[in-house]
Amino acid sequence: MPNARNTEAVRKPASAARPLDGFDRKILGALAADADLSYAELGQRVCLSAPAVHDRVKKLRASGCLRRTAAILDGPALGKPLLAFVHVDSAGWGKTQELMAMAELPEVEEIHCVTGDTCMLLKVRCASSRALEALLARIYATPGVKGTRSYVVLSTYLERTPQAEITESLEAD
Amino acid sequence: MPNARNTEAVRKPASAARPLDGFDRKILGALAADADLSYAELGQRVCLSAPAVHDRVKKLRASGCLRRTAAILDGPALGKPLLAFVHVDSAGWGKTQELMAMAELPEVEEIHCVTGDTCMLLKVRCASSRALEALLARIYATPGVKGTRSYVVLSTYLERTPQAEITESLEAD
DNA sequence: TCTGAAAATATAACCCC
DNA sequence: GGGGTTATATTTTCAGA
Repeated sequence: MPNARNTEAVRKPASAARPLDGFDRKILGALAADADLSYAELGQRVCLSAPAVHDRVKKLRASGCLRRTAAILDGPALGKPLLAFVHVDSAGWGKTQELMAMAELPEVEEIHCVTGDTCMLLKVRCASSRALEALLARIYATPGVKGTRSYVVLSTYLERTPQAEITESLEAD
Repeated sequence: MPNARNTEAVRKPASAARPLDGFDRKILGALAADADLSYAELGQRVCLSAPAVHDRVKKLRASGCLRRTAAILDGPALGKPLLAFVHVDSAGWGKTQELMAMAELPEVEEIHCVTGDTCMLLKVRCASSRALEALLARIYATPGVKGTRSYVVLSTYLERTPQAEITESLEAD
């Protein structure tokens, strides 16, 4: 499913909530599992012609449902076998500023602001426990950070990207 | 970067830790950001010919560094605006069995077994708070589950797949 | 690893429902 | 509006060196 560039899929309002039908959902499901499918193969799976699925994919891109397509790399094979979730407690709500600079570090994969007994939640993937220690030291050095709690992953049973449901999803609240 | 099928990239030992050079890392970095790049474009970026990068990508697939390529879907656009992390405490270590059945639910994106004051960590994406409630009810109904703590994401500042570092990574512990 | 040619693919144009 | 068929332009991909 190559080359969005040639297809000039420019960004649209994105909130223009395109209603997804069964075809769209099947297409998204298939591409979420394997973005290398050719339009011919994709068309066969969802019972549509290649140009038809091509057109739909283009629209799904424009509407924002299909954000991009990415190569999924293997952490351990890349030399980063240590996955961890780090809860960060900060005085006040220093959500912006220096903590956002962590986004530049390749070890940091996710940064969320959450409810609950903590403020920030980070997903990080490191080469070693020493590398994690260095990362935590850097977090602690950030002004406003009161403390952290780390949850080191022992084994991962499931790790995937957002899924498109085949059936219509229940209406949102 | 289409069609791994035609390239017969069958699974190899994967622990055969292929040493990645600068070219490999740049290729992986580019493909992690956009898997739709043509080999010609990719080659230009890393200063290699198209067949050369093609060959490297094939080897990176075979070695397990490049696991697959996926369409990254947008949760909110798909009708699932509610992201949350759920900590699950269980009596003993009921890591297997019924909890693994949660992997079938499209709302559940990640299941990890972690160290710290909790046993399991789930990343879930739901349509509404009601849907999250239903999910939690299901978790509670699982034998051995003592309790859960949920961290609802208010805003996400970074969310990406594992990154390949441009520079050689420090040796593992 | 590069150069050039082959086969397969994406994609546009057009017609139909 | 959306889908199908044909035709063209890229692209992948296999030779060869």
